[in-house]
Order: sequence, then structure tokens, then C-alpha cells
Amino acid sequence: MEKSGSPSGTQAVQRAMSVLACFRDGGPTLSASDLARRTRLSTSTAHRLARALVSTGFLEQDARTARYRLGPSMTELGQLSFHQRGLHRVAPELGQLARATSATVDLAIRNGPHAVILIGGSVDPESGTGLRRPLHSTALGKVLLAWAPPGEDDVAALGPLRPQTERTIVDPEDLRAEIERVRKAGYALNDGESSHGVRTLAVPVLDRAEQVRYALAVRSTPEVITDTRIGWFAMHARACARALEVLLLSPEERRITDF
Amino acid sequence: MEKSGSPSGTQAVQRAMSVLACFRDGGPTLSASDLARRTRLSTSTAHRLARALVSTGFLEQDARTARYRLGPSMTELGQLSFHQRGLHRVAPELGQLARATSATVDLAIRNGPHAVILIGGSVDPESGTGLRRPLHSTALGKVLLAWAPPGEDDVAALGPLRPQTERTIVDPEDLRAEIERVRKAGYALNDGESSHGVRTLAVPVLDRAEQVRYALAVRSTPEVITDTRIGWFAMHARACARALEVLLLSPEERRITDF
DNA sequence: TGAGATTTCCTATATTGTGGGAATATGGAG
DNA sequence: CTCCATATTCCCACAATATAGGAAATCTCA
Repeated sequence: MEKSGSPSGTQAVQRAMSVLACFRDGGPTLSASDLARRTRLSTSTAHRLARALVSTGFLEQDARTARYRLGPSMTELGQLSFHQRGLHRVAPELGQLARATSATVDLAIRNGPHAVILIGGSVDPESGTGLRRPLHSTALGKVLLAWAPPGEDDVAALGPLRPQTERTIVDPEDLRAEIERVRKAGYALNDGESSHGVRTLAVPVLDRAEQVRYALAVRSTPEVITDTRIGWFAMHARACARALEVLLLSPEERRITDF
Repeated sequence: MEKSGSPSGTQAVQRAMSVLACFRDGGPTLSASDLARRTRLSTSTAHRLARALVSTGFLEQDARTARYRLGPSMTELGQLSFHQRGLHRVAPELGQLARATSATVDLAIRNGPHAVILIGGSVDPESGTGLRRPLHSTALGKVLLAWAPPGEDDVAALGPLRPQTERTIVDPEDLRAEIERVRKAGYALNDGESSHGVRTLAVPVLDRAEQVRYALAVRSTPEVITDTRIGWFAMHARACARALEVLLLSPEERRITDF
């Protein structure tokens, strides 16, 4: 099928994961043939993979309709991941930042070409926890790119840069320049590049290797985050990010001395 | 290796899922050899599966220590699963039940031989969201067994019934009798069977096929949930469960008329 | 610096996943 | 109620893919 630059020797597993990934864009339930269509796999293969995922609890099949939905293992391990990262401990910090800045606060992590919001300041399902945002058109994404480990900082690997508004950066060269600017400034700005009338400022949460683990954003309107106050917002966000750096690095990692 | 009663034709996928499952019992990070040991797979195989999971974002590998942790796709799809089930809409109902009863409220779903708490009334990581509890020693579990679909109600399939306290039901026959009692009464009781001094009452959240989708529990001390007030607690829990039944059945499922 | 453990890569083998196709079940329309 | 279209599930021969052994590279700790 694809020539697929991946040198991995695990077709079945990657296909199974792409079955799970269908639920990112699809509705809450998908039929076996939906899965086959979306993954471009044969009906038999999609069906067999789905059954394997059901047997391990990552999918669930409705007894009546035979449609699939994400299963209990997914929720369980998702929560576990949340706790194992220590994210349940950062809520107070984020709340404080939100109050100090009167802005909405998001904490995100990179997942391939997307930023996934781990803790969303909004309960709005359209911009809340679990949401995927593109890297090129968000402040979170620019931060995740600017401090990415070598090899994952390739703008070309993002594919076509889809415009969200007329301000969205769509030229890879422009994006590289923007990323360079972000790295120098220490924060990223998204001024209506993903949606109109929204201005977001993001900073990295770094580990000791100076690589980004999470991105932290404060989001509001241009009337609140004015040009002259950007420095002030950056300072507050940076302070919160530093607090998170302390909270989010596990004891095990912390014992590793750097110099 | 195992004779493995599963008639499925997907070894690689199931093995990959068992790699993910390692993180349920293990620490927040596991090394490649940890994974090989726990899954009883050869080093090469465990390593290759782990890499495939990393490439799809379900695992993450620390650049420094080369250890693995659960990845962003896990958190993302976990949250997605949460929302797609409509669970973000039930918080008010659960809060109301908690206030009315002055008890802790848990909502759980079955995952194989365990109950997974989807919304835990406690922020305590030891008894909060994402926790796995055994089916035989919890009120949640008894409910999930009592209304299980045919074929999944087999007590024998649970394996050995491990005692948690001296009150834990360990004889399969006793458990079957208890399940029968639960079904008749409409609620399950756990009186110190999983931990001392804790009494829990659980009721099912049923779909129209009279099969259990979720289990809802109120948990407190025997001084609060006294013998004489059990009926009162059951009534309140049952009322809340009915409200959840309305909330949690998707519109798609709802349009299916039953009689 | 050296011993031991761990991560990672490579390759031959056959076990395992693959997809065509047929049988069965489901739901909608007339 | 019956028929038709669509979707789900099962079966089987083929060969592509995952497997495990071993060796090299890297890291850890003394």
C-alpha cells in the first residue's frame, strides 16, 4: 500500500492502533464497515482487529447494534496516564495562573503532528480536555515545535499546513522563522491564527535536557492580552511553567543530576 | 505457549495490548526488559511491540532513560471515551446523590474481571477515578455480575476469589448465591468485604435489554448506612441510576424503540 | 577502568495475519 | 408481511509478517 517510511516490523499492531484512532474523528460509535472504510483495510482484517481490541477491553461492542465504541481499558489507562504523569497535582497551579491573568489556561502535550490538551481551562467540549489542535496554527504547537527534540522538529513532516483563518501560517519557511523567533523570545504567540478574536500565549515546560515535555497556554481576547501586556503575561506563564517543571518531573527522573 | 482458550487470530495485537496493560500494575515508567519480564515475551518481541506503540503515541519513551511510559494517545482517547459516553453530563446527578446521602459516590464500568471506576467520588488516588476493583469483593462488582449479559456472568471465569478481608466471599457457590440475591433485591451490598469499616451499596444502570452498562455505588461507614436505612439508600441510588440511564443512552440508541 | 545488565539491531524460519468469498443476520422499503 | 440491500461474521489457502536467537552497542554502577 503505502511505501511507508517506517522501518518497523509490526504491521498488525499499527493497523490495530489506526482502528482505535478512527474514533478521534468519527462519532462515538462506529460500525465494522465504518472502521474498514476509514482505515482502508479489508473488511475481514478490520473486523478481526476490532475483535482483538474488544477482547482486551480497548473497544466495546454494543450487543444490540454490533457497533463499536471505545472501551473501558481506554478510560482506565487514560486516567492512569493522567495520574502517572502527576497531572492531578497541577490543578492548583493552573487555577492560580488563570486567576492571576483572568485568562483561560491550557496544558498540552505533543502527539505527532498535534497538540493534545491534557487539562483544558474550559469545559466546553469544543476546546476542552482531550482536544487535538494542529501544531502550526496554535501557540501550544509552536512551543512544542520550538523545543522539540532533534529529529521531531521538522516542519516538513507536518504535511500541508492547513489554513484555519487568513492569518494562519501556511508557508513552511515562515513557520520555521516563527519557530526561531519563539525559541529566542521564550514564548509563542497565536494572534487569531486558529480562530478569530482569540489571542494565546504559550510557554514550554522543559525537562533538564531543555526539551519540551508540555506546553502551557493562557488564552483570551486581544483586549485582555494587549501588545503592551504580553511581556507581563509571558512572565506569569513562565513562572507557572517553572512550578510545573518541579511538579511534573518524577522523583526517579529528579535524582538524575545533570552537571 | 499457553493453550489460550481464545479463538482469535491476532497474536501480535493481543500481545501489544498486554504490553500496555503492564502499566496497570507497574510503576509510571517501565524499561524494555521490565515489559519483557511482565509479559513473558522475548526481549526482541517486547521491544518491537513497544516501538510500534511509541510510533502511534500510545507509549512514550524517555529520551534519557529509554524507559517507557503511557503516551499522549492514551490520555487523548481516554478523555474522548469519557466524553463519547456522555459522562461529562452526569456529574450534577452524582453530586446530588452524594449530597442527599452524605456518602461517597462512584460510577464504574466492567472491564473483564474488574470494575473500573469512571467517576470516583474521592480524589484520593487510592480510591479514585481509573481505579480497578475486583468484581467478587465489591458492591460495584456484584452488580456488574448480577446483570451481566449471558456468557459473561460466569463466576468460574473470574479465577480464584482472593480474600481482601475475612468477610470477602471466596467460595464461587456463595458468590453465585449472593449474585442471585442481588438480582432479586435490585441492589448489592458490600459490608466490609473489601476493606474494614466501609459499607457500600450499588445499583445497576441498565440499558433497554436489561443488561448493565454501568454500576453506581454509594459508600460510607456502617454508622451512616445502617441496616434500617439500607432501603432508603437503595431508593436514592436507584433514582439516580434511572436519571443516568436517560443521560447515558446515546440519541442513536434511544431512537430504537423497544416494544 | 571494568563487569554486568540493558537497549537495540539483524536475519532465517514458520507461525501468524491477510483478504477473497460465502453464509448469516439486520434493517428499511414497498 | 415480504423482499432487497447492506452489514456482520466465518472459513480457508497463501505468503507476508512477526518471532526469537544472538551479537553489537550503550549505559550503569562500582
